[in-house]
Amino acid sequence: MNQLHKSINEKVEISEQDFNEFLALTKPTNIKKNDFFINEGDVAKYIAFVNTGVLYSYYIDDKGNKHVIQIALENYWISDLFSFLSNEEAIFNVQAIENSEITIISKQSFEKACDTIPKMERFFRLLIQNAYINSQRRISKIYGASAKERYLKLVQSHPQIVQRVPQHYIASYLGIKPQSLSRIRKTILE
Amino acid sequence: MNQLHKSINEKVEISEQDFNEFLALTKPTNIKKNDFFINEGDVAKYIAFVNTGVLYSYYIDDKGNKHVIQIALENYWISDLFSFLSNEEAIFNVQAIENSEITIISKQSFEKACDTIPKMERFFRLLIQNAYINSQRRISKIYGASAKERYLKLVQSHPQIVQRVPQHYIASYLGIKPQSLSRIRKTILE
DNA sequence: CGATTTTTTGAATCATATCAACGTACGTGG
DNA sequence: CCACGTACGTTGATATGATTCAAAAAATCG
Repeated sequence: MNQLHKSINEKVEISEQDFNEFLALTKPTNIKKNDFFINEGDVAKYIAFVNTGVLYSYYIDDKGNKHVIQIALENYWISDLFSFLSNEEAIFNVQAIENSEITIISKQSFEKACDTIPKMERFFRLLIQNAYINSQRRISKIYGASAKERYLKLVQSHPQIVQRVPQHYIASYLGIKPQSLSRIRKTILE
Repeated sequence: MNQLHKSINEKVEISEQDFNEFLALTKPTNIKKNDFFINEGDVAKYIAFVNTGVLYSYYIDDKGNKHVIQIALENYWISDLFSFLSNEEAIFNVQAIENSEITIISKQSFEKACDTIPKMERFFRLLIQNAYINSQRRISKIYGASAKERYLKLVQSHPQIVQRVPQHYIASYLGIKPQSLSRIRKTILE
Protein backbone atom coordinates (compact mmCIF):
# COMPACT_ATOMS: atom_id res chain seq x y z
CA MET A 1 0.00 0.00 0.00
CA ASN A 2 1.56 3.31 -0.99
CA GLN A 3 1.51 6.56 0.98
CA LEU A 4 -1.55 7.94 -0.71
CA HIS A 5 -3.51 4.76 -0.22
CA LYS A 6 -2.51 4.60 3.40
CA SER A 7 -3.40 8.22 3.92
CA ILE A 8 -6.86 7.80 2.41
CA ASN A 9 -7.40 4.63 4.37
CA GLU A 10 -6.86 6.49 7.61
CA LYS A 11 -10.03 8.46 7.02
CA VAL A 12 -12.23 6.06 5.04
CA GLU A 13 -11.90 2.36 4.46
CA ILE A 14 -11.35 2.10 0.77
CA SER A 15 -11.25 -1.10 -1.29
CA GLU A 16 -8.30 -1.95 -3.52
CA GLN A 17 -10.59 -1.54 -6.49
CA ASP A 18 -11.93 1.88 -5.53
CA PHE A 19 -8.47 3.08 -4.79
CA ASN A 20 -7.15 1.94 -8.13
CA GLU A 21 -10.02 3.62 -9.88
CA PHE A 22 -9.12 6.80 -8.06
CA LEU A 23 -5.43 6.37 -8.72
CA ALA A 24 -6.13 6.24 -12.45
CA LEU A 25 -7.49 9.77 -12.15
CA THR A 26 -4.29 11.09 -10.61
CA LYS A 27 -0.89 11.88 -12.05
CA PRO A 28 2.46 11.38 -10.31
CA THR A 29 4.67 14.41 -10.84
CA ASN A 30 8.09 15.66 -9.87
CA ILE A 31 8.60 19.22 -8.88
CA LYS A 32 12.01 20.81 -8.38
CA LYS A 33 13.06 22.94 -5.48
CA ASN A 34 11.77 26.51 -5.87
CA ASP A 35 9.50 25.63 -8.77
CA PHE A 36 5.93 26.84 -8.57
CA PHE A 37 3.01 24.47 -8.28
CA ILE A 38 0.52 27.34 -8.29
CA ASN A 39 1.03 30.94 -9.30
CA GLU A 40 -1.00 33.69 -7.75
CA GLY A 41 -3.32 35.09 -10.39
CA ASP A 42 -3.75 31.81 -12.26
CA VAL A 43 -6.62 29.45 -11.58
CA ALA A 44 -5.48 26.50 -9.48
CA LYS A 45 -6.02 23.54 -11.80
CA TYR A 46 -4.73 20.89 -9.39
CA ILE A 47 -4.48 19.85 -5.81
CA ALA A 48 -1.37 17.96 -4.75
CA PHE A 49 -0.61 15.18 -2.32
CA VAL A 50 3.02 15.23 -1.17
CA ASN A 51 4.69 11.81 -1.42
CA THR A 52 8.19 13.04 -0.64
CA GLY A 53 9.52 16.54 -0.16
CA VAL A 54 7.98 19.78 1.08
CA LEU A 55 5.79 22.43 -0.51
CA TYR A 56 4.50 25.62 0.99
CA SER A 57 1.86 28.21 0.22
CA TYR A 58 2.03 31.93 0.83
CA TYR A 59 0.54 35.17 -0.26
CA ILE A 60 1.87 38.66 -0.79
CA ASP A 61 -0.09 41.43 0.92
CA ASP A 62 -0.76 44.97 -0.31
CA LYS A 63 2.42 46.17 1.32
CA GLY A 64 4.49 43.56 -0.51
CA ASN A 65 5.06 41.39 2.54
CA LYS A 66 5.08 37.64 2.16
CA HIS A 67 2.96 35.52 4.50
CA VAL A 68 3.41 31.78 4.69
CA ILE A 69 0.03 30.06 5.09
CA GLN A 70 0.76 26.35 5.01
CA ILE A 71 3.77 24.08 4.99
CA ALA A 72 3.03 20.64 3.54
CA LEU A 73 5.38 17.80 4.35
CA GLU A 74 4.90 14.19 3.23
CA ASN A 75 1.28 12.97 3.43
CA TYR A 76 -0.23 16.42 3.35
CA TRP A 77 -2.38 17.99 0.64
CA ILE A 78 -1.77 21.46 -0.65
CA SER A 79 -3.25 23.90 -3.15
CA ASP A 80 -5.15 27.15 -3.24
CA LEU A 81 -8.35 25.37 -2.37
CA PHE A 82 -10.57 28.36 -2.92
CA SER A 83 -9.27 28.82 -6.43
CA PHE A 84 -9.40 25.09 -7.15
CA LEU A 85 -13.00 24.76 -6.04
CA SER A 86 -14.33 28.01 -7.44
CA ASN A 87 -12.22 28.48 -10.59
CA GLU A 88 -11.38 32.00 -9.51
CA GLU A 89 -7.85 33.40 -9.51
CA ALA A 90 -5.53 32.05 -6.88
CA ILE A 91 -4.37 34.50 -4.23
CA PHE A 92 -1.76 32.07 -2.94
CA ASN A 93 1.46 30.88 -4.48
CA VAL A 94 2.46 27.29 -3.89
CA GLN A 95 6.11 26.42 -4.30
CA ALA A 96 8.44 23.49 -3.63
CA ILE A 97 10.96 23.88 -0.82
CA GLU A 98 12.72 20.61 -1.71
CA ASN A 99 12.72 18.51 -4.87
CA SER A 100 9.44 16.73 -4.33
CA GLU A 101 7.36 13.87 -5.63
CA ILE A 102 3.72 14.77 -5.65
CA THR A 103 0.49 13.21 -6.87
CA ILE A 104 -1.76 15.70 -8.54
CA ILE A 105 -5.47 15.67 -9.37
CA SER A 106 -7.17 17.99 -11.79
CA LYS A 107 -10.47 19.65 -11.10
CA GLN A 108 -12.11 17.40 -13.66
CA SER A 109 -10.72 14.24 -12.11
CA PHE A 110 -11.57 15.48 -8.65
CA GLU A 111 -15.18 15.92 -9.68
CA LYS A 112 -15.26 12.59 -11.45
CA ALA A 113 -13.86 10.89 -8.36
CA CYS A 114 -16.49 12.55 -6.18
CA ASP A 115 -19.25 11.53 -8.59
CA THR A 116 -18.26 7.94 -9.21
CA ILE A 117 -16.49 6.85 -6.02
CA PRO A 118 -18.65 7.66 -3.01
CA LYS A 119 -15.82 6.80 -0.63
CA MET A 120 -13.69 9.42 -2.28
CA GLU A 121 -16.34 12.07 -2.01
CA ARG A 122 -16.57 11.21 1.64
CA PHE A 123 -12.79 11.34 1.92
CA PHE A 124 -12.56 14.80 0.42
CA ARG A 125 -15.38 16.08 2.56
CA LEU A 126 -13.58 14.82 5.63
CA LEU A 127 -10.31 16.26 4.40
CA ILE A 128 -11.81 19.71 4.07
CA GLN A 129 -13.69 19.35 7.35
CA ASN A 130 -10.51 18.50 9.17
CA ALA A 131 -8.64 21.27 7.48
CA TYR A 132 -11.34 23.64 8.62
CA ILE A 133 -11.37 22.40 12.17
CA ASN A 134 -7.61 22.58 12.44
CA SER A 135 -7.61 26.01 10.99
CA GLN A 136 -10.24 27.15 13.49
CA ARG A 137 -8.23 25.74 16.33
CA ARG A 138 -5.09 27.27 14.93
CA ILE A 139 -6.70 30.69 14.97
CA SER A 140 -7.69 30.25 18.55
CA LYS A 141 -4.17 29.30 19.51
CA ILE A 142 -2.43 32.02 17.54
CA TYR A 143 -4.07 34.62 19.67
CA GLY A 144 -3.54 33.13 23.06
CA ALA A 145 0.13 32.41 22.72
CA SER A 146 3.32 34.43 22.41
CA ALA A 147 5.63 33.94 19.45
CA LYS A 148 7.87 31.78 21.61
CA GLU A 149 5.01 29.54 22.68
CA ARG A 150 3.85 29.20 19.08
CA TYR A 151 7.34 28.24 17.97
CA LEU A 152 7.72 25.67 20.73
CA LYS A 153 4.37 24.17 19.82
CA LEU A 154 5.48 23.88 16.20
CA VAL A 155 8.78 22.25 17.16
CA GLN A 156 6.87 19.77 19.27
CA SER A 157 4.16 18.91 16.77
CA HIS A 158 6.24 19.10 13.57
CA PRO A 159 9.94 18.69 14.38
CA GLN A 160 10.48 17.84 10.70
CA ILE A 161 9.40 21.28 9.62
CA VAL A 162 11.95 22.93 11.84
CA GLN A 163 14.68 20.73 10.44
CA ARG A 164 13.86 20.95 6.78
CA VAL A 165 12.32 24.37 6.20
CA PRO A 166 14.38 27.58 6.10
CA GLN A 167 13.96 29.62 9.23
CA HIS A 168 12.55 32.72 7.61
CA TYR A 169 9.68 30.69 6.16
CA ILE A 170 8.93 29.38 9.61
CA ALA A 171 9.06 32.89 11.00
CA SER A 172 6.56 34.00 8.40
CA TYR A 173 4.32 31.03 9.17
CA LEU A 174 4.40 32.02 12.83
CA GLY A 175 3.65 35.61 11.93
CA ILE A 176 6.91 37.14 13.10
CA LYS A 177 10.08 38.56 11.52
CA PRO A 178 13.14 36.35 10.95
CA GLN A 179 15.17 38.48 13.36
CA SER A 180 12.65 37.85 16.08
CA LEU A 181 12.65 34.11 15.50
CA SER A 182 16.42 34.12 15.67
CA ARG A 183 16.31 35.86 19.05
CA ILE A 184 13.59 33.54 20.31
CA ARG A 185 15.67 30.51 19.38
CA LYS A 186 18.56 31.98 21.29
CA THR A 187 16.50 32.17 24.47
CA ILE A 188 15.49 28.53 24.04
CA LEU A 189 18.99 27.18 23.53
CA GLU A 190 20.26 28.83 26.70
CA MET B 1 -39.17 32.18 1.19
CA ASN B 2 -37.80 32.42 4.69
CA GLN B 3 -34.24 33.30 5.70
CA LEU B 4 -33.00 29.75 5.85
CA HIS B 5 -34.46 28.88 2.49
CA LYS B 6 -32.94 31.98 0.95
CA SER B 7 -29.60 31.27 2.51
CA ILE B 8 -29.51 27.69 1.22
CA ASN B 9 -30.65 28.84 -2.18
CA GLU B 10 -27.67 31.16 -2.46
CA LYS B 11 -25.35 28.15 -2.54
CA VAL B 12 -27.45 25.44 -4.22
CA GLU B 13 -30.69 25.70 -6.11
CA ILE B 14 -33.12 23.77 -3.99
CA SER B 15 -36.70 22.87 -4.87
CA GLU B 16 -39.59 23.80 -2.62
CA GLN B 17 -40.11 20.10 -1.98
CA ASP B 18 -36.50 19.35 -1.02
CA PHE B 19 -36.42 22.36 1.23
CA ASN B 20 -39.60 21.34 3.01
CA GLU B 21 -38.25 17.87 3.49
CA PHE B 22 -35.17 19.40 5.05
CA LEU B 23 -37.19 21.85 7.11
CA ALA B 24 -39.07 18.96 8.68
CA LEU B 25 -35.76 17.75 10.07
CA THR B 26 -35.04 21.05 11.81
CA LYS B 27 -36.45 22.65 14.90
CA PRO B 28 -37.09 26.37 15.45
CA THR B 29 -35.87 27.41 18.87
CA ASN B 30 -35.63 30.51 20.99
CA ILE B 31 -32.56 31.19 23.02
CA LYS B 32 -32.32 33.94 25.60
CA LYS B 33 -29.49 36.39 25.96
CA ASN B 34 -26.55 34.82 27.79
CA ASP B 35 -27.98 31.31 27.58
CA PHE B 36 -25.67 28.59 26.33
CA PHE B 37 -26.25 26.78 23.08
CA ILE B 38 -23.20 24.60 23.60
CA ASN B 39 -21.22 23.98 26.74
CA GLU B 40 -17.55 23.15 26.58
CA GLY B 41 -17.10 19.54 27.67
CA ASP B 42 -20.45 18.34 26.35
CA VAL B 43 -20.83 16.84 22.90
CA ALA B 44 -22.33 19.33 20.46
CA LYS B 45 -25.65 17.73 19.51
CA TYR B 46 -26.79 20.52 17.20
CA ILE B 47 -25.73 23.10 14.74
CA ALA B 48 -27.68 26.34 14.61
CA PHE B 49 -28.74 28.75 11.91
CA VAL B 50 -29.37 32.24 13.26
CA ASN B 51 -32.71 33.69 12.09
CA THR B 52 -32.60 36.73 14.33
CA GLY B 53 -30.16 37.71 17.06
CA VAL B 54 -26.49 37.01 17.64
CA LEU B 55 -24.55 34.06 19.04
CA TYR B 56 -20.85 33.73 19.59
CA SER B 57 -18.36 30.97 20.26
CA TYR B 58 -15.28 31.11 22.43
CA TYR B 59 -12.90 28.95 24.32
CA ILE B 60 -11.03 29.28 27.57
CA ASP B 61 -7.30 28.61 27.37
CA ASP B 62 -5.03 26.95 29.94
CA LYS B 63 -4.37 30.30 31.55
CA GLY B 64 -8.08 30.95 31.97
CA ASN B 65 -8.26 33.57 29.22
CA LYS B 66 -11.33 33.71 27.02
CA HIS B 67 -10.88 33.80 23.24
CA VAL B 68 -13.78 34.63 20.96
CA ILE B 69 -13.67 32.48 17.83
CA GLN B 70 -16.77 33.36 15.89
CA ILE B 71 -19.58 35.87 16.03
CA ALA B 72 -22.71 34.72 14.22
CA LEU B 73 -25.26 37.31 13.19
CA GLU B 74 -28.42 36.59 11.21
CA ASN B 75 -27.95 34.08 8.37
CA TYR B 76 -24.84 32.53 9.85
CA TRP B 77 -24.37 29.01 11.15
CA ILE B 78 -22.66 28.32 14.44
CA SER B 79 -21.65 25.33 16.56
CA ASP B 80 -18.55 23.51 17.68
CA LEU B 81 -18.26 21.80 14.34
CA PHE B 82 -15.52 19.45 15.38
CA SER B 83 -17.55 18.15 18.27
CA PHE B 84 -20.73 17.96 16.19
CA LEU B 85 -19.07 15.97 13.44
CA SER B 86 -16.90 13.74 15.59
CA ASN B 87 -19.02 13.28 18.72
CA GLU B 88 -16.08 14.27 20.85
CA GLU B 89 -16.28 16.80 23.66
CA ALA B 90 -16.68 20.41 22.62
CA ILE B 91 -13.82 22.75 23.41
CA PHE B 92 -15.89 25.79 22.51
CA ASN B 93 -18.77 27.38 24.33
CA VAL B 94 -21.53 28.88 22.21
CA GLN B 95 -23.71 31.49 23.83
CA ALA B 96 -26.40 33.99 22.84
CA ILE B 97 -25.48 37.68 22.91
CA GLU B 98 -29.07 38.76 22.23
CA ASN B 99 -32.37 36.94 22.60
CA SER B 100 -32.27 34.97 19.38
CA GLU B 101 -34.39 32.83 17.12
CA ILE B 102 -32.42 29.96 15.76
CA THR B 103 -33.13 26.89 13.68
CA ILE B 104 -31.35 23.84 15.00
CA ILE B 105 -30.49 20.50 13.43
CA SER B 106 -29.46 17.41 15.34
CA LYS B 107 -26.64 15.17 14.26
CA GLN B 108 -29.13 12.49 13.32
CA SER B 109 -31.19 14.85 11.19
CA PHE B 110 -28.06 16.28 9.65
CA GLU B 111 -27.00 12.82 8.56
CA LYS B 112 -30.44 11.98 7.33
CA ALA B 113 -30.55 15.19 5.31
CA CYS B 114 -27.15 14.39 3.79
CA ASP B 115 -28.26 10.85 2.95
CA THR B 116 -31.65 11.57 1.50
CA ILE B 117 -31.40 15.07 0.03
CA PRO B 118 -28.35 15.26 -2.25
CA LYS B 119 -28.72 19.02 -2.58
CA MET B 120 -28.39 19.34 1.15
CA GLU B 121 -25.27 17.22 1.29
CA ARG B 122 -23.87 19.47 -1.37
CA PHE B 123 -24.96 22.52 0.58
CA PHE B 124 -23.25 21.39 3.76
CA ARG B 125 -20.09 20.49 1.91
CA LEU B 126 -20.02 23.96 0.40
CA LEU B 127 -20.79 25.52 3.75
CA ILE B 128 -17.81 23.82 5.33
CA GLN B 129 -15.62 24.54 2.33
CA ASN B 130 -16.42 28.21 2.51
CA ALA B 131 -15.92 28.29 6.22
CA TYR B 132 -12.50 26.74 5.67
CA ILE B 133 -11.52 29.12 2.94
CA ASN B 134 -12.61 32.13 4.96
CA SER B 135 -10.79 30.86 7.95
CA GLN B 136 -7.61 30.37 5.90
CA ARG B 137 -7.88 33.86 4.56
CA ARG B 138 -8.60 35.17 8.01
CA ILE B 139 -5.38 33.64 9.30
CA SER B 140 -3.43 35.23 6.52
CA LYS B 141 -4.90 38.61 7.31
CA ILE B 142 -4.48 38.40 11.04
CA TYR B 143 -0.76 38.29 10.63
CA GLY B 144 -0.28 41.01 8.09
CA ALA B 145 -2.32 43.64 9.81
CA SER B 146 -2.05 45.63 13.03
CA ALA B 147 -4.87 45.53 15.55
CA LYS B 148 -6.13 48.84 14.21
CA GLU B 149 -6.23 47.58 10.65
CA ARG B 150 -8.03 44.43 11.74
CA TYR B 151 -10.61 46.46 13.59
CA LEU B 152 -11.18 48.77 10.66
CA LYS B 153 -11.62 45.80 8.37
CA LEU B 154 -14.21 44.34 10.74
CA VAL B 155 -16.10 47.63 10.95
CA GLN B 156 -16.15 47.78 7.19
CA SER B 157 -17.21 44.20 6.52
CA HIS B 158 -19.54 43.72 9.49
CA PRO B 159 -20.73 47.09 10.78
CA GLN B 160 -23.58 45.24 12.50
CA ILE B 161 -21.19 43.39 14.74
CA VAL B 162 -19.65 46.59 15.97
CA GLN B 163 -23.06 48.00 16.78
CA ARG B 164 -24.59 45.01 18.46
CA VAL B 165 -21.75 43.14 20.14
CA PRO B 166 -20.09 44.33 23.38
CA GLN B 167 -16.69 45.80 22.75
CA HIS B 168 -14.75 43.39 24.90
CA TYR B 169 -16.05 40.47 22.83
CA ILE B 170 -14.88 42.21 19.70
CA ALA B 171 -11.50 42.86 21.29
CA SER B 172 -11.20 39.17 22.09
CA TYR B 173 -12.23 38.25 18.56
CA LEU B 174 -9.51 40.55 17.24
CA GLY B 175 -7.00 39.02 19.64
CA ILE B 176 -6.39 42.11 21.76
CA LYS B 177 -7.35 43.41 25.21
CA PRO B 178 -10.41 45.59 25.74
CA GLN B 179 -8.20 48.45 26.92
CA SER B 180 -6.28 48.31 23.67
CA LEU B 181 -9.42 48.35 21.56
CA SER B 182 -10.67 51.33 23.50
CA ARG B 183 -7.47 53.21 22.76
CA ILE B 184 -7.54 52.18 19.11
CA ARG B 185 -11.08 53.47 18.78
CA LYS B 186 -9.98 56.76 20.24
CA THR B 187 -7.33 57.19 17.56
CA ILE B 188 -9.97 56.53 14.88
CA LEU B 189 -12.52 59.02 16.16
CA GLU B 190 -10.02 61.85 16.22
C1' DC C 1 -32.02 53.52 42.59
C1' DG C 2 -27.97 50.81 43.76
C1' DA C 3 -25.11 47.05 42.03
C1' DT C 4 -22.59 45.20 38.52
C1' DT C 5 -20.53 45.24 34.14
C1' DT C 6 -18.34 47.68 30.55
C1' DT C 7 -15.51 51.23 28.81
C1' DT C 8 -12.09 54.63 29.33
C1' DT C 9 -7.81 56.62 30.92
C1' DG C 10 -2.98 56.83 32.89
C1' DA C 11 1.68 55.18 33.70
C1' DA C 12 4.99 51.61 33.48
C1' DT C 13 6.56 47.52 31.16
C1' DC C 14 7.20 44.00 27.75
C1' DA C 15 7.34 41.82 23.20
C1' DT C 16 8.15 42.40 18.64
C1' DA C 17 9.45 45.42 14.71
C1' DT C 18 12.68 48.18 12.47
C1' DC C 19 17.02 49.70 10.64
C1' DA C 20 21.55 48.52 10.02
C1' DA C 21 25.63 45.80 9.89
C1' DC C 22 28.18 41.61 9.74
C1' DG C 23 29.40 36.76 9.20
C1' DT C 24 28.15 32.47 7.14
C1' DA C 25 26.22 29.13 3.93
C1' DC C 26 24.89 28.07 -0.54
C1' DG C 27 24.51 27.39 -5.52
C1' DT C 28 25.99 28.71 -9.90
C1' DG C 29 28.95 29.86 -13.66
C1' DG C 30 33.47 29.88 -15.13
C1' DC D 1 35.69 22.24 -8.25
C1' DC D 2 36.57 26.71 -6.71
C1' DA D 3 35.33 31.67 -6.32
C1' DC D 4 32.07 34.85 -6.31
C1' DG D 5 27.67 36.78 -5.50
C1' DT D 6 23.43 36.31 -3.32
C1' DA D 7 20.51 34.66 0.25
C1' DC D 8 20.22 33.52 5.06
C1' DG D 9 20.88 33.95 9.99
C1' DT D 10 22.60 36.57 13.84
C1' DT D 11 23.32 40.57 16.65
C1' DG D 12 22.88 45.46 18.38
C1' DA D 13 20.41 49.75 19.20
C1' DT D 14 16.23 51.94 19.07
C1' DA D 15 11.24 52.55 18.18
C1' DT D 16 6.53 51.11 18.38
C1' DG D 17 2.39 48.76 19.55
C1' DA D 18 0.08 46.24 22.84
C1' DT D 19 -0.15 44.57 27.72
C1' DT D 20 -0.50 45.10 32.53
C1' DC D 21 -2.07 47.03 36.75
C1' DA D 22 -4.88 50.32 38.72
C1' DA D 23 -8.71 53.21 39.10
C1' DA D 24 -12.35 56.24 37.56
C1' DA D 25 -16.28 57.17 34.52
C1' DA D 26 -20.13 55.49 31.97
C1' DA D 27 -23.61 52.26 30.76
C1' DT D 28 -26.71 48.52 31.84
C1' DC D 29 -29.58 45.52 34.68
C1' DG D 30 -32.70 44.08 38.15
